[in-house]
Amino acid sequence: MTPIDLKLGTIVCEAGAPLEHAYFPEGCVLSLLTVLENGSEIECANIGREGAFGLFSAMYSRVSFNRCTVQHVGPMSRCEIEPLQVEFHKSAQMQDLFVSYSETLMSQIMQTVACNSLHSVEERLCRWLLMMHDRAEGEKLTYTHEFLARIMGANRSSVTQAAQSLKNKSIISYRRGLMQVSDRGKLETTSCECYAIVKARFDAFLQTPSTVVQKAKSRRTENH
Amino acid sequence: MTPIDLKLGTIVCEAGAPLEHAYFPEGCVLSLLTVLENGSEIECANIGREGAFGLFSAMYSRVSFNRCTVQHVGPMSRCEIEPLQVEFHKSAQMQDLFVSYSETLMSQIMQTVACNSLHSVEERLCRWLLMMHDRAEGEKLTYTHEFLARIMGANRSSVTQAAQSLKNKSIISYRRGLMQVSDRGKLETTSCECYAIVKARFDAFLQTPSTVVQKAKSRRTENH
DNA sequence: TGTCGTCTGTCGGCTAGCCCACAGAACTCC
DNA sequence: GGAGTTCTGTGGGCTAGCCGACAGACGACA
Repeated sequence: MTPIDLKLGTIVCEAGAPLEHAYFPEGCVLSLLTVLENGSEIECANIGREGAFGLFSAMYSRVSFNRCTVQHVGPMSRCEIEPLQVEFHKSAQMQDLFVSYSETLMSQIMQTVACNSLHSVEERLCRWLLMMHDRAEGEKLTYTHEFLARIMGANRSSVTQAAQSLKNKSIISYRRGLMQVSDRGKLETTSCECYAIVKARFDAFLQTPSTVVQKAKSRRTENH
Repeated sequence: MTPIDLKLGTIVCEAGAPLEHAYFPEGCVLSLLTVLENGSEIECANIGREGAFGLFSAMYSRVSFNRCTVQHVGPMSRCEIEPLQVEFHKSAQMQDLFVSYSETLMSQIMQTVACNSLHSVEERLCRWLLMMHDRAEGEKLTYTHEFLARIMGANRSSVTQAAQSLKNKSIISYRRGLMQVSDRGKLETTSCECYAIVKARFDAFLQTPSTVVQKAKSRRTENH
């Protein structure tokens, strides 16, 4: 594991580019984006200290189908994929962790499919701010409306309107390139359901890995 | 592996319900849906003979986060999850397959995030028809506009308009509850890019499993 | 302190798609 | 062949959000 320090907005891996490492955020937040032919991009999931980027992509195809960027600066390590792969094949615990993380990450992405299709820009902005508020741990969120619009797949002026609406309700405050949550409770009630659902699944994932591994072990011994 | 015969529209597993089996379509098509609080549902991915449902969900949490329904009738088998799990821990080949299938399925879902957010109903209808046309292998597609609207997260009258537009261009024909592709080529050019991208990834996945396993094997022996 | 680049506020026009409703057509079942 | 159900066609009203544009405000930098 080598520490790696990347700036805000850095492209960790471009869509379609080769990938030789897996990245483990330890305080930073990565963003997984789908890039379309016309150049627009849209966020599908983000990855904080609970997860990793490159586990799936790097393992066999050695290519990332999606762009991955740094969305919040913080400590992060990376590791070459070969040794990880060797460990993966040796360790039942890693296999179990891998499967349950796959499941959780996939459920986040599937929730995003529904959210982006069916919820309003204001609701989605709340959800996004909550996710980042959790992961940035009170630090300031240095994002422009332009940036938010890009990753939410929305129009910049729609984002400005949503932000104004939240500011008028005293839920957030912001100025040029900076947003701050002032009323976390109200932010949660104004957000769509998607935040709470995904949060609960990640909490469950984080609480249970050892249990999962235990259960898996005992199940294996029963079966032999 | 036990053959199982389910009718069109059957809910294989409800969102949040316990899951004791993995399902392997051998001609049928399953649909993975996210269900929201207000009852609306939206398709995130579909699974044909190339894949399986329940690999992730059943393996540890024993709960499916998403609804899974039968979207096209055909042969399918299922298998209890315990023996599958035991095999998974024993076989490096299964682990490799699992990882590369995870990656491919996840990329389908991530493409859908972008597609649903940024492409028109008509483009998305084309994409969906192409996917089903591939998997139903020439059989008739017995779907109502109402049904399509639900799973696409669109309005029924919007779907009707899109279908009319395609009919006027002689790309498809349809009547009450039945759709047929008349001009596959034009359907592909009228569709958004998402169909071709996802198709290419699944083709790559299907062509390479043995190669993948070989590479993985040789890499392991090198490392020991 | 002035300059300059970037970000936000706002406007107007516009369109896709939502929502509801109803009529007529098609199919099913008796 | 008739009755009843379900599906499609179509209408109108409406809204969210797109799109482009521009001015003013902010902040960085010299």
